[in-house]
Amino acid sequence: MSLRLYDTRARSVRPLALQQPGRVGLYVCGPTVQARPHVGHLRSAVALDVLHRWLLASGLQVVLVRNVTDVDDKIIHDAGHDGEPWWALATRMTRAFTAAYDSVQVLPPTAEPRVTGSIPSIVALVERIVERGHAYASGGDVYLSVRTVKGYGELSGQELDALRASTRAVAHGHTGHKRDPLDFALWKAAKPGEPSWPSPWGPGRPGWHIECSAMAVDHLGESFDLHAGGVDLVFPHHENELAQSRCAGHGFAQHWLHHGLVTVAGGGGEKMSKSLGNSTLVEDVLTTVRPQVLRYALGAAHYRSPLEWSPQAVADAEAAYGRIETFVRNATQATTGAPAGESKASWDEFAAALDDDLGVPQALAVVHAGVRAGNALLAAGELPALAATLGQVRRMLAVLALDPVEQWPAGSGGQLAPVVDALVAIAVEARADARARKDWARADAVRDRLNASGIVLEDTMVDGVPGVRWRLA
RNA sequence: GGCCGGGUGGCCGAGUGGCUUAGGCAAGGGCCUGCAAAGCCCUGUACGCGGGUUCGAUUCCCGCCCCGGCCUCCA
Repeated sequence: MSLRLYDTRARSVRPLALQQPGRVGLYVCGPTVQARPHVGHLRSAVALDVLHRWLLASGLQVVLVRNVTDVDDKIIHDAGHDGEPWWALATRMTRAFTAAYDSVQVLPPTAEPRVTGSIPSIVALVERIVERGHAYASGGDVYLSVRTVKGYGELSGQELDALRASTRAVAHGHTGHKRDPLDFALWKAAKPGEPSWPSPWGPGRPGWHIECSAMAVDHLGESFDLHAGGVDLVFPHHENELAQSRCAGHGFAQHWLHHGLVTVAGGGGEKMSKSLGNSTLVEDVLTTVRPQVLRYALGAAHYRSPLEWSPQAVADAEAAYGRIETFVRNATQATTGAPAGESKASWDEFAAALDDDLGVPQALAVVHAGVRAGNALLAAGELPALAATLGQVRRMLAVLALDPVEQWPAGSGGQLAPVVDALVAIAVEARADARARKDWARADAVRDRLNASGIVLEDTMVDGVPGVRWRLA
């Protein structure tokens, strides 16, 4: 295991240590299914999908758990407007998230537990924390006693007394009484009309953080390798998850990874967020942007960097990815049946870049270097070397889920391709005759007519031998 | 106010105590082409400001300015 990742708790890049050799347990904080996914949610999924795929490519067995928070204050609040029950809203939005993930080739998790399906585990975990003296019941609520937790704040670098000084740290809206304003709810008593489950403290539902502590341990064990999510979750969510899990006697996550957020161009760089009213929905983007280009746009930056979303960012991605697609298309056509020689693209450099805290930008630089070298080989007619280079470039692209051949095959019409090929060949012959007579007007007319039909002709010169290839515009 | 993270060439975006100082886009020049398309080559010498350490700092340290995240729901 040569992968090194930034660990939020250590505040440095350190090797990802595995509890069981060859197997990695990874927990990802999934969405609260309250509204349809926006670009920021998808950036999260894409960044972590690259991690997932790189772990797989490294030969590991990956157990990826990504939860769905399908009951919480906002879902309850937002549902009911059109008579839609909260659980119907949650189900509808869960499907919207799944569709968004699928649209950009995010691999599914190994398990996708829902809060509503994990209530017994959650209740048992809260009981355990109470028994161990770190939580107390009050008015049907159960609160974690933060002052009893050794090392509280070490994940996010917070100091208890500094938090206490903040006037905004005092939560509200609870029915019970907190002994300390910093204490947070593990279990919330149901108010009239709210969904609830029976518990030793009366009917209620889980507090915000407890579900992840329960579901992670359910699937990955009391101590597991890696926990990931957005930087906006570091405090209080992950800090509290860690605190309550320790109170239960669990080792919990050994490594914490947080990715940057999507910011909005023109918004002063502020993050994209539903509550800020500046979000761009995935489904809207996909009406004008190809999904593979969206994937490139969201995945090309380093995962810890903020990512500015703008029309320019999409255009940049289209240009950069288009260059890759052009190479793969041209090289694939040219090397059909060619023996493989020596690659000019370096898998080792690519792997080293990803091993170093998922250095996708450097890895893409290696891909682009391979594309440039490949294009030169294509022009020189060095087909064996080109075939090998193409193979390596595609192997790299596959890790990023950007291989134009396997992962993003050209849409419909696949069966028609040979037919079109034959028809275009007739036109190409006619144009070749005209060119032989130096009848440029006639030759250009043929090309223009094909162009009008959406077919672009490109003359080639491979090692002194002229040829013609075509593609759809 | 506190805690994190960041300010790199026209734009996006890596990285580094000095070495041939990523990559993409855009720009200029050249090559190839009847023209075009695609492609190849070359060019641009950047690291917020002020100190300090050092033979040498964009890279380390200190201060300052600016931006973002978190401290309230959030990927």
